[in-house]
Amino acid sequence: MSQQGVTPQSEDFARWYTDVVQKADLADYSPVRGCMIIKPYGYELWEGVKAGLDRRFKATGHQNAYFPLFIPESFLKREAEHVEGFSPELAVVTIGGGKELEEPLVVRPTSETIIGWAFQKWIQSHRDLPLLINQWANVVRWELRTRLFLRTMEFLWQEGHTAHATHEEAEAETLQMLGVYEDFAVNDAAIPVIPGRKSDQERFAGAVFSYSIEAMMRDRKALQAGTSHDLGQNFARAFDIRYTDENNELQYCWTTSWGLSTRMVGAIVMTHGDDKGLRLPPRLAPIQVVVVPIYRTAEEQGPVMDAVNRVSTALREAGLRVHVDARANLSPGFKFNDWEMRGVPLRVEIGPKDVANHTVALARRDIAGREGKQFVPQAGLVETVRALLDDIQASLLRQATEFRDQHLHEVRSYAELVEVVDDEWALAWFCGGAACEAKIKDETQATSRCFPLKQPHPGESGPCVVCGQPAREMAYFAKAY
RNA sequence: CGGGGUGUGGCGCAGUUGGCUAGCGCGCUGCGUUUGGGACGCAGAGGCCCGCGGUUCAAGUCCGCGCACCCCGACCA
Repeated sequence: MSQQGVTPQSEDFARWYTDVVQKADLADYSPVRGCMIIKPYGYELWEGVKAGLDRRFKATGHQNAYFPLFIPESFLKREAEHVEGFSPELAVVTIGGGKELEEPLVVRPTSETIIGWAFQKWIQSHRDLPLLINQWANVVRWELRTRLFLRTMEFLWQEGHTAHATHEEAEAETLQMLGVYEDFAVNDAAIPVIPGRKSDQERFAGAVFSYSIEAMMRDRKALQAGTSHDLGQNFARAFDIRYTDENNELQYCWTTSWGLSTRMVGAIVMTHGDDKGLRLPPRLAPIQVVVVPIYRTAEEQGPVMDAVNRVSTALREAGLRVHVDARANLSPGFKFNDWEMRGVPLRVEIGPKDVANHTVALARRDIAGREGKQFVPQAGLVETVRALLDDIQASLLRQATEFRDQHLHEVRSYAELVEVVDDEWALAWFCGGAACEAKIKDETQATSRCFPLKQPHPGESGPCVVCGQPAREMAYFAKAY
């Protein structure tokens, strides 16, 4: 009978994900392989992400700008490691206006080079620093295996690019923005993340140090949800970004870049979702409260709709995002399931009994079944709903944190690591060497996720879990998206 | 790029040893009855059976060649 549900997570997590993304109307496939259409409901979720980040970027002194989609091919080649990293996944325009171009144009896979070129023009003196720029844009990377939101050939993101007078300032910026991502993920998206430094193998092409926030999905795989890079002077030297210091001497700038993409939408889906579908954190949910009217007869309809309108207006005026589901041809039961699948945090039901009793029924999405349902007075509903939404936000973060902590294990031997990493995350002493990392990857498919900034045993050291050489830091290992 | 699979109304599928007007479920349209956890009746609409070429009295079905997509192994926010 019920063919409208999604494949249960326990049965097939990958299918659950594609089911829920499509059935909840977040996104659709496109006629171009590997690209996606972001539907209004999915785009509103992304707009929530944008708003939360943009506010934080402005608060830390950054300004938005826009740089071109097309980048001269030669720009990419100026930074050796950068080209090498990106050339396999570039889309290149060779014909324009029916004529072969003198120099091919690369469709940006990221904008360090073209922004570096602009920075070189804009910066002359230490008085021009720091230069703190962000852009919201689409980028293209030619991917073979794609999945909606997680990896598509074209995706939306923001990329911050900054230039500083000293390495200390650039480092501080890199870590500050990692902190901004962490704050957003934890407080707005209710996703507990681990901020850390990437190993050399996992570093961004052209960076000195890369940092990331790592999140655990419900299938226990890791997802890099945002990255921040200390670019040293690599791009400053490649693009001649120099300034005159207080002593009238020419110095190369120190630059950073940091990005977070529509992948975050996938992270939200896979962190909170359950067998019934999405569960969206109230701060980001496009619809925070859905109101479902219930009535039998035309006589009941009038009073019920009056109450529905009164309640929904009051909630809207309180600044909440409210939707009234007045679809006449569908039963309430269908609507309950439909909105649960779409992840709306709180449902208000209003029927004849509620009209008579001056109550409404409230059902919270984070607690399944009858336990999540309660009848409350219409008087003071705005406050009740506000408090509940806060509680749901906190509850989702708590559930996700508990889930993650259950599946994190500190390991002392390679054998233990191999066993843990098959299905969970391992924390181990790690020298960071390429050979050690390659061995783990070959034998387990897991990679190092990061050296957490908050080390579990600060000041101590231990033998690398692979080679046994002394290691000063521990790293997380897991299979990753 | 190597191995496996699938192409039939919007979606999911069936279609016998080739045979008559190509079916089923969901969805869609109209009307009526319904509505507190996935309602029902009646009447409708919707198909170049992936493409091309063959075999045959006859092809969704058999043969050949393409094309597309999906799943699994090397790189990536």
